[in-house]
Amino acid sequence: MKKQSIEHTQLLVLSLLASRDIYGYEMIVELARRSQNVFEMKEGTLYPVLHAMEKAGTVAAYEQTAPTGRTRKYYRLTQKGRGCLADEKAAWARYADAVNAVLRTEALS
Amino acid sequence: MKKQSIEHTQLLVLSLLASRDIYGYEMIVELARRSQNVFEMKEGTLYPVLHAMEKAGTVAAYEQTAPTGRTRKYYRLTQKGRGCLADEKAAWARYADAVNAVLRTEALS
DNA sequence: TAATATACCTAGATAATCTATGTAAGGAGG
DNA sequence: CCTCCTTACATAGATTATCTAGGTATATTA
Repeated sequence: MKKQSIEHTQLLVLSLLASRDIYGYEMIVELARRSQNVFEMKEGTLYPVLHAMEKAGTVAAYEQTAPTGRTRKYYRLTQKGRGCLADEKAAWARYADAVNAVLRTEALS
Repeated sequence: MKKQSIEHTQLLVLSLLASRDIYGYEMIVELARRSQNVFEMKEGTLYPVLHAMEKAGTVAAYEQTAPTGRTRKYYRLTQKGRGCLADEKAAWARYADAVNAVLRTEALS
């Protein structure tokens, strides 16, 4: 039973919400689509993270009834969330650059 | 007290060992240097990982006395380790591409 | 009417990393 | 000589993130 390891859940969620308001279940589908199925986020991962982010004030939730008649819980990015997204994007870039720097030097020497 | 989050410890270790045999403490110094201090791996993280990798057969250890007189435990990459490195590099590329794909679409729409 | 997809949720297990600590030897400075 | 800092190894226990595995409920399809 190997772990899937998404790791940057919050960054990904904030990034999705930068485009438009979406609901939890849709995030899972969207992440899979945009990543060509590299990300298969589990509900057990996402929902607790969303609740924590709402509590932290980076996202805000509101309910809305879909044309199908089902109720969905949409999330939108707050101002604080926008700042957080910028920070996390920078941190990701820093981290990815660092990994690549180590991988590159491997080729030499 | 925030966690530092290195996350790809094993990939980084294997990558360092692709250049030459080094010892644990040196890995920490090297990772910091090559990553410009983005990585500050803790001994409590590294040593257990090294022992697990040795047990898994991706690295092999041997002791050697340094010119200073101190004994160091060097690690070298095994054949299996080389395969593992290739796999993990591919997985990292896949993962990084997926994150970047999600971040990119954020800019549009 | 049974199965599948949608849509939310949580408790507990697992895994990765960190904190904190310990041992021990060498070098530098007072 | 004594103290402190650096080097170099190591482990136990805490913390955190993610997953597994369940649960509820409605709508659609076979």
